Amino acid sequence: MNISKAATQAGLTVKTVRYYDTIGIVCPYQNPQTGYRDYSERDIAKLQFVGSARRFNFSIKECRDLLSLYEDENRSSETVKALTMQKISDIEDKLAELTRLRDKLEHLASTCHGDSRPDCPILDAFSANNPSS
Amino acid sequence: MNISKAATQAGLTVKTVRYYDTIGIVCPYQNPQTGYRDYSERDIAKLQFVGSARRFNFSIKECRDLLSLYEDENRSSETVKALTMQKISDIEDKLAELTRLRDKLEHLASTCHGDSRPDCPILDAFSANNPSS
DNA sequence: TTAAACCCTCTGGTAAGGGGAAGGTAAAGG
DNA sequence: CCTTTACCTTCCCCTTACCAGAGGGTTTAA
Repeated sequence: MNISKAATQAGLTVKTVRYYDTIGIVCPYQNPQTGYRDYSERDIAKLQFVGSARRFNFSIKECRDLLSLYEDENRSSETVKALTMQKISDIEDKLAELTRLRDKLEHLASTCHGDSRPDCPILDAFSANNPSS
Repeated sequence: MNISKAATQAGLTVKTVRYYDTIGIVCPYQNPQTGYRDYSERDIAKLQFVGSARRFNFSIKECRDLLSLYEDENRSSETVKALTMQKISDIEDKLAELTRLRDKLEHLASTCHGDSRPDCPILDAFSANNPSS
């Protein structure tokens, strides 16, 4: 299968699929005469797998780890679950951080009258001396 | 004031402060003999301002816009408020996306027994044919 | 046969700096 | 006054996960 069909099947762009080859994630057979890549069904499955994991916010490095587990017939599910639980924890940290951020900005916006007068509590807050505020 | 003291005052690293000079955010006087940067009180205030805005998740581009508003004595607060409301909206989109992601992963983790048996619903979900799932 | 629609590699770019090398300068101690 | 140490400078490469486009070869359909 050529690269554009492989990309379509996996829900990725051609550029991305080619990139995954260059970094050694999914390396298909490559015709030595034309240089064209030829993706097998197994390659497609791996592309879909990586695509899904990426959509679940796993990094390329983590995808690499997951992929080796995916390909290992003797793998245990505890490793995968641990990786997933860690990822959930990461996401929750990020959620908490973003929530705090939104609340601060909302507070600032609510105290800003938003008209044409020059004084503005938002800019005042940004220019406060204390970096932690 | 030398760059390391300026950085400390603003709660930034020296690398970051130097970077802000090279991209034209805060450009201090630079001694033509030694090449040493010399930060004025006004420069420090600008660094603190940009540092705060960055901590509020504003991009460098947005910081540039905010900074020109900050420096403009005749600015109106409506522009600043609009920028802030947009930023709040961006953050809320991100919150929703991350929440969906966490829920999906939690669902997967809850159905995974996490022992040494080789079958694993998480990997199964990642290898599903449907990229939208 | 030829033109469109593919494919390839290679270079350079993105955001926002971090790391470290090579070399000049300033401040403090003896 | 001299030396050591702590700073400062520029320069270049590294990071993540690709995207854009140039220049050129190949395949396919009319």
